[in-house]
Amino acid sequence: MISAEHLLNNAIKTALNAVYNLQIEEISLQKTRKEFEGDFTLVTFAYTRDTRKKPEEIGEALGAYLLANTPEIVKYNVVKGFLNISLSDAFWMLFFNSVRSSAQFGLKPSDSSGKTIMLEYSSPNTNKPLHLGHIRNNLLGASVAAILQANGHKVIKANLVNDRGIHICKSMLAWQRFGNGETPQSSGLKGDHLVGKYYVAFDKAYKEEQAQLIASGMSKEDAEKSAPVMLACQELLRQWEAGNPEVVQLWRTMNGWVYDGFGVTYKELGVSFDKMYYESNTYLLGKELVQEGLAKSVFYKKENGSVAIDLSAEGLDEKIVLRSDGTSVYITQDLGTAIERFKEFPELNQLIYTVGNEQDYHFKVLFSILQKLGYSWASECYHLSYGMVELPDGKMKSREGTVVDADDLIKEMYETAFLKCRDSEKLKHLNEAEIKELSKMVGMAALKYFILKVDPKKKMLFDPNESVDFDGNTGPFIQYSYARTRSVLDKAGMALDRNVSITLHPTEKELLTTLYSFPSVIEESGHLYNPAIIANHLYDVSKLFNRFWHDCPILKEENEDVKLFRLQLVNLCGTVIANGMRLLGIEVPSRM
RNA sequence: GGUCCCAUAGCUCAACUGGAUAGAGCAACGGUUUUCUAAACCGUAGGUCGCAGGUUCGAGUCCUGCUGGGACUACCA
Repeated sequence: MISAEHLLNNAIKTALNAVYNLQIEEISLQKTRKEFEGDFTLVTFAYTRDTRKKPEEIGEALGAYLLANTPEIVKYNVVKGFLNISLSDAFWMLFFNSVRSSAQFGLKPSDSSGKTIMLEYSSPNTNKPLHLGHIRNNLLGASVAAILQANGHKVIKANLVNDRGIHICKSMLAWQRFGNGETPQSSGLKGDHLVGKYYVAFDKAYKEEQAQLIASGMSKEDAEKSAPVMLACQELLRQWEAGNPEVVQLWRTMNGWVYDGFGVTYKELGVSFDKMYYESNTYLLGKELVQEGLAKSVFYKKENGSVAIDLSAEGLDEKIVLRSDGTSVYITQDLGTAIERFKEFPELNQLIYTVGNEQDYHFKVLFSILQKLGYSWASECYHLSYGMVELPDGKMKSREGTVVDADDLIKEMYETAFLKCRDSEKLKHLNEAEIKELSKMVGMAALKYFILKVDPKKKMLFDPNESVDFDGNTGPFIQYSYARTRSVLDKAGMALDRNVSITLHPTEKELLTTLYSFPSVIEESGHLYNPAIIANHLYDVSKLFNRFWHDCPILKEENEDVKLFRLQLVNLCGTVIANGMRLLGIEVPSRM
């Protein structure tokens, strides 16, 4: 069937032509605000210049023409420069009947018209456990991947693990010195937490040595450079790079602990990856590229032998891409891995990096260099930049211990949800295992929705002293709405596959028109890489559904057609909520 | 010093990308259950959209300046 927007677009174009002899390409329509009567609104201010008429006059003239010539339009009203147009219930019923039994409503199957997109997210360091900032990264990446798939694209979810470097050696060194052979098994600690403990231990020892050196008259800078543990740590990194078997073995063992730990957290968060990359394999990439760049005169050699690029024309600075000793810097390997990925997947159309906005500058530089090197796909690289999660007293800092640990937070969410489920009268008939399963679903929904409902670009605040809500604009509220849909449909126990056409109650109409826009909401959220748009829409749907529940009796309704329609409407609400929540990575329960 | 981001109700967030009287939730106060799930619904109260200009039919949204906060600006990763 033809969409409402398309129908109105054509009708309004024709009307403008007929009444004012105007040819307009783009008509901008918006949903009518709920204080006014109507479904869609045309802003007529835009045409005052061309027609030399007053906005009210244009509204009246267009409205009258549309009413006379478009059967689907049954009413209009003009308020100042706004022409509010109402479509017939018959039109809405036609739309409703065309989608009401589609379980895939709003989701596009992946087909040849879709792109192939690699989306990188998570990308943890293997020296400490995950915290709330990583949770935002993981939830955002997983959700955007699902949303892009729902828009018909093929998505390769990639995780580039930062598994080598000086920071990893810090944990290793501290474990060698203070560990006494401690393992996850012997300590009962989750692997990533055990390794994190030694990362902190290193920092403590390092700080103590610095303090001693400063006390003996050394400058702060020199103390940082010459503290024995730091020197030992750098030696450990050299040994690793030289392939010293003992060091490599320790590195393997400790990273293994961390992967086991991360695996547990990833599972709780419900995130997964199609492709794992490890920096230990990729950190040397990009060196040949430097030669290529020199040959193309994109890079230049400085007097001291280092290689750089001048980006001052783009408002960026000079950037070193190779040190004077011939070793690469971080951006060198980023350049290398990007190129490697397009080689590995020739069908790749787009490469998305889910990384915090503190690296905005880095990605500007990276993409700019790729562009200058002449890679045509450089313009298809995108930095999915998100804001930091802040605590009431500022940013989280691992070293200062001001972090909200991911595992602790998840556990806390489960516990809060468990108490709520256990105390609920409605859930008395469930056994312990069922309550636990439901608590996990609800607790995780509260956490995920809390994170994803905020525009990714914006920084967000988390107060550890205030628990995440379960009432109001929350994940559990939307889950509850879904459980209500299941409950009434189960009780009704009747077949829904008959088309009816009824006169709509205002609440039914509002709910129906909101459900109508679900597919375009998914498109928009995909276009903007923004799950919050879906989250907010699901909240609107749920809120309206609950008002409908209150205003419109379903099983008690005596008119069979109306009753059937209401059940079908409930069913479509359930579909929209379930499909939308899946895109946020949130499961929906059939009872709660 | 330079570049970029942010500032909306007591708190956490919206505002369909320039449209109508800036909306929700939490917290506060009041009401709704012999009727499909009260994790719900309805109501009251709460605003100089950081400040000052500008652009135009129209600005929370765009441009300039200012104030306040943050990030980045390594031959670190």
